[in-house]
Amino acid sequence: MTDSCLVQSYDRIVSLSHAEKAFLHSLEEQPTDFNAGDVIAAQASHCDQLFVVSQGWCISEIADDTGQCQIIDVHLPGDIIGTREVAFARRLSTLRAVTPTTVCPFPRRRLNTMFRDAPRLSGVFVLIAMQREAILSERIFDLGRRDALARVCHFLLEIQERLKDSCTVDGHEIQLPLTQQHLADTLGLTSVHISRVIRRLREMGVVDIKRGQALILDPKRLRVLARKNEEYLELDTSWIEGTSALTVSEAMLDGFPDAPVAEQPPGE
Amino acid sequence: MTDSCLVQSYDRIVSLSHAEKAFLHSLEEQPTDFNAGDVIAAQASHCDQLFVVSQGWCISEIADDTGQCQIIDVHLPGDIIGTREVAFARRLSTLRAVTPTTVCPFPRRRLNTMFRDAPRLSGVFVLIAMQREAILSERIFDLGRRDALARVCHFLLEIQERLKDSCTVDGHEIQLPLTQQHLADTLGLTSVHISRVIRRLREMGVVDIKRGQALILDPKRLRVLARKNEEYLELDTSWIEGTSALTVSEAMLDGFPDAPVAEQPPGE
DNA sequence: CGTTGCATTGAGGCAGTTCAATGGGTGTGG
DNA sequence: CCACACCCATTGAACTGCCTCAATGCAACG
Repeated sequence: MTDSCLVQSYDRIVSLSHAEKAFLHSLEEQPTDFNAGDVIAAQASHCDQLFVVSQGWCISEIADDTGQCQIIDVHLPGDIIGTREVAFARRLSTLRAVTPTTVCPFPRRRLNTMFRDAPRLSGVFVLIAMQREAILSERIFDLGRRDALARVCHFLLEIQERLKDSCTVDGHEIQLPLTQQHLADTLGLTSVHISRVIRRLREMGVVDIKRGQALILDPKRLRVLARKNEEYLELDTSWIEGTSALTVSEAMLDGFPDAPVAEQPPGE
Repeated sequence: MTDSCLVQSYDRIVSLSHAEKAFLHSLEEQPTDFNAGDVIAAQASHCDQLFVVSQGWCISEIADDTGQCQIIDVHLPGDIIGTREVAFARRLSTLRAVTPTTVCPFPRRRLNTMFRDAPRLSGVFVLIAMQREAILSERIFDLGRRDALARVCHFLLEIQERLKDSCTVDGHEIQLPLTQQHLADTLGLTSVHISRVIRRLREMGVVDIKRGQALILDPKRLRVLARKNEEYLELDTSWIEGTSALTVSEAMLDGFPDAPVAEQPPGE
């Protein structure tokens, strides 16, 4: 069995033991497919589940009664989503597929297993959550203090960075299956204005943004326009420690007797 | 010893054992005082510490090279701050005291102790982190899709809610030690415009916002103006489980031999 | 009693919105 | 294979919410 995006992204942070991989794999046992545009989980609905994104792009969006829509977060393969909701009884946001998507739901109670038996995974889970919090913080800076041009540029760089973490990314080409409306709803603008900004960026010879992909023509200029001020954001995982000699207990895989333990190669 | 804000806020979520309280107390052993306006930890500086706020208000702000400033988060007593930074080598934001403040720094390595020995606290830690993520998400909706009037109203309601969790709050009076510049930097506006909005709210008889406190005159109207769409956000802590019969081990209090274990009353 | 920091108010400007029309690509059914 | 529908992107014109700049007020404090 090849490792999933989820396992890969955790493994990149701390080298995972056999048992830890088995636990993560056990979260991806219920793959479910959705079409582009489908609602995976609706705002205000009862939430007891988290999801692992196996394939495709999803978004979390918040809408109010006037129909105003704001995209809070874009989710790529390997992300665990719905974490924002674990604290609450009902969903704060709608989870929606942007492309054809495969997600794997799992009940939030399973996190207890992780907290109890896999302290190192708890650490990585928190670390990734905090990385996401940092991204949200940058988005807040964006919305509060950057103009439209900088927001678009900055968003492209963010996506490029994140794609590097989750999949392959060709140097100057960024896959971008979002419509201009999606971009507008993410960046707090209107699609009309997004269109004008994109035109300007094309005329300036900085990036060529099309539906489906963005072509970076002048990376250096793009960074300047984005007013990116967090170059120093290298991940620091050095402080995470814990027993890596975790054994696979029954308890750890409770409710998932078919967890792919047996299919794992013996060594690491 | 009376319980600190931190212990109280955790204890409200799950009823804490003796040992769990001892661990939380051990995070508050190095109280340090700051004056209003002091930088507690500077953006881009090396970060290996988290802080518990014991008294006073602090903010996290991000600035860029042009001097633009955006406040990401307001921190009240009982909050653990700096969590956003645990994933990184350098700080994303500046931590600054708004009022005279007492904070207690502790090294992030101590979190490993929690992950290893206190799974239930790990759960609550994550739960509180996700609650904070929900607040950031609401702020993103604010900045992206609400006008200045709604932002101010919404912010007041958020603070009122959070003060209820951390301290006492008189029904129609909210303590608010922020300047109009702080409000502007939080809500992505200018202080000039904040001043106009506040005047309008006063003339409308909705709230009277002064330096130091806000007086809510018409709570119902305030909610309408805030376009608050998350009434359903009750906390749900039911899924958190774990061994509450945790014992106090040496390891758990490592480096803090004087943890107030002995001072705790025996029973719960 | 001047200084300092914050709040208030006015006048003018602009980034981004709203409304509305047009174009272009893609899939579908006749 | 064409015709139609649909969705998305593009463009223009007029408008507006908020900003910028700048002056004034006002309270606290040494």
